[in-house]
Amino acid sequence: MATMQDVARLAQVSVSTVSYVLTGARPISQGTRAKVLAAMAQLDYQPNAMARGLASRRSRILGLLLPMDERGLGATETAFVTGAAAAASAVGYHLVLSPVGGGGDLDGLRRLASQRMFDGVVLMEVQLADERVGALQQAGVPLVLIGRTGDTAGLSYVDIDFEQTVREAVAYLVGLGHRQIVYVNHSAETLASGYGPALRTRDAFVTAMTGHGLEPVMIPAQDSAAGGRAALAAAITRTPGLTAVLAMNETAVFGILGELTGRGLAVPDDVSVVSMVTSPQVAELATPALTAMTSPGSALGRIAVEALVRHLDGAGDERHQQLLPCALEIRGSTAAPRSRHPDGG
Amino acid sequence: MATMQDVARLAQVSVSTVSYVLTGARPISQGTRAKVLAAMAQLDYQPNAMARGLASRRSRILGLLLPMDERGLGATETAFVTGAAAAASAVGYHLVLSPVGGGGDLDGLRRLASQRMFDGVVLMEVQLADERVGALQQAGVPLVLIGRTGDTAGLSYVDIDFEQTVREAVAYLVGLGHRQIVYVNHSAETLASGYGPALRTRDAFVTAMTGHGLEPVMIPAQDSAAGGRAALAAAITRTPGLTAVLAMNETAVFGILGELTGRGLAVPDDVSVVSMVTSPQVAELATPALTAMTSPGSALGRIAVEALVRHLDGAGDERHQQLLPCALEIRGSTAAPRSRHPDGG
DNA sequence: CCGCTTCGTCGAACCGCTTCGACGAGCCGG
DNA sequence: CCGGCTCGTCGAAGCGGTTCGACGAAGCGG
Repeated sequence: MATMQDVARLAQVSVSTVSYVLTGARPISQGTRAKVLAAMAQLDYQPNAMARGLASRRSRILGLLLPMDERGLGATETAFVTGAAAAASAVGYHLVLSPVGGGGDLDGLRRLASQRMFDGVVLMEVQLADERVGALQQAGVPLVLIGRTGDTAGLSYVDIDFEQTVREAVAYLVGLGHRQIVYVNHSAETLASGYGPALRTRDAFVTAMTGHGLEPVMIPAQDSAAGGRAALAAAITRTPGLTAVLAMNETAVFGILGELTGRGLAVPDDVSVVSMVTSPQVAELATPALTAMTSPGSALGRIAVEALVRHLDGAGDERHQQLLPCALEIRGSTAAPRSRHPDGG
Repeated sequence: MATMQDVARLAQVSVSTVSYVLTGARPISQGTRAKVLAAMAQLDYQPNAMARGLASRRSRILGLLLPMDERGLGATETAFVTGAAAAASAVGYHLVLSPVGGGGDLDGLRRLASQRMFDGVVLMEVQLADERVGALQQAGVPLVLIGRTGDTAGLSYVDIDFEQTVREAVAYLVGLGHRQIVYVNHSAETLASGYGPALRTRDAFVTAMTGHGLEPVMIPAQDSAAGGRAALAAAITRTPGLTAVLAMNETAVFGILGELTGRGLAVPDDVSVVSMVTSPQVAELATPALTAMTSPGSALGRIAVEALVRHLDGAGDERHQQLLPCALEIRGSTAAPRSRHPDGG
């Protein structure tokens, strides 16, 4: 492991000159620069990350904080992570995957923040009221959220535009002629815990349906195929004439499809299904392939990291607040309802 | 940000004493220790990670190197990652997610290794002949593989026991009475690239089938639902009387199910399907739920990190080589073949 | 009672890099 | 021709810890 000293000695300059060649913090003449670069090449020199971090007080490490419960990450979250990692790598930063206990581990978070290992952090799975945000801000760590709290004043975040996504999905189904549309959300517990996407889409669904003069029916579902089956059963009991299901639950939607088939209801001829915030890969797994609101996926992670790095590198303290809608991708799980005219007769 | 100096001053001891209290490298008396701990608590002291890393030449950061191509991580890989992250966190290490270009980025790898940011690395998606292994070893970075190369001499690795997994899967199907079993593998390109799991399972399938006196038929498939459909079509052409499919392709298996249904073949009554190296979550998504060889998932990631940390903390240079089989979990996609007796009569 | 460990603590030398102040050398305008 | 700049470089002081050698005090066997 060659050090800067070695390079300086070989190039017959001082260490500070070598440092300036590397960082560009001060002008260096052509000739000197060439000598230094040659010496570096000859010694196969690589700057020591720790030393650089200590001296410059910039670790060039970003933290990606995500609660990791028992059942791991869904496809959507995984896309956030990979997008963030790729973006960080592209701008010369490292990305640490830091599993933080969802709940009471605030102290652990504070400790982490105080170790000054992270120049900044991306916080995932944000609740509407999330005490982690305050703790992090208080610790003085630059912060970008994927998702957002209820009050976003002074915060940087990237999130899915749930309102618009729901509006488009409902408009699409209504346009096909559907009138009895049931919304299958995450579980009641998830809703109660203040999980933003579940709550925002719930409200947006009410607004959208009411706007079309239709009755909004929402059914919660556990995040599992079995949960989807149960939810569909509940939905049919509640709304026997339903012709379309809008599902905000990547996992449950497969159970919904199964239960539909099991009851002799054809998709899409008897019942149409639209899956919200879903990746193409997952949508293609279903039979028929799911018409879905395609999640921005890795783009969210990428944008979050880019915003964070811009904040760190630039002196700016401007906030980055951005919402990305999901794009409607029509596949085989939707059609006009069988028993009505498309215009709703 | 309080420093060690501040703590030492408040506790009226020297910095080295504070350091010894923290690291336990030398004995400290009860009284002194108490004074120091009190001072730390009062100042809310947290050691600076960079400084500690520089002085001790141990960053307490592990790298998780994985090629990240366009389509992101599958459920199995995601489980590795989360398992590794949780394990690292549990033993006081950080885990950096480092996307390394699959192919020619060896120089980038070497550079990364020379920066001394990682105390050790876990390498994922290992090929049978993987030049990254040599590069890393040469750079002197402690290394554990998830997966393994062809020659594992002197290497530490954790991998799935593909041979046993295939043997069990085949034995199970044969036991049910199946005789015409087709193996759907990853794509031909993947096989050609030397991807270990694809090659090992291929060979194991041949061995297992031959051992039962049956003809081994393998069909490659793209990693997509469409690839699965195409593969099933090819399989039926090749083996019109097939009664069971063994699939080593989490994504394609959904296409296989779809195509089967599309052709009026019932699962499991007409054709049984077993999915290899599959997580319960994914298996439950299918209709019917997939009988699967359940992948060890996060356990692999955890074991890899634990082995690596043991190697780093202990002085030992013993190798850790471990194979974990997938466990057969019977769900709804398998049954005895319709047209024959269970004993194959 | 003496010399020798062992225990607990201190001071100082790093670890490898960044950054600040200083300074000689050219260059400019007046 | 001179004062004052800017340019390019150097030396040294950190950054915040770890670790080694030293050293006084206490404990011990002979």
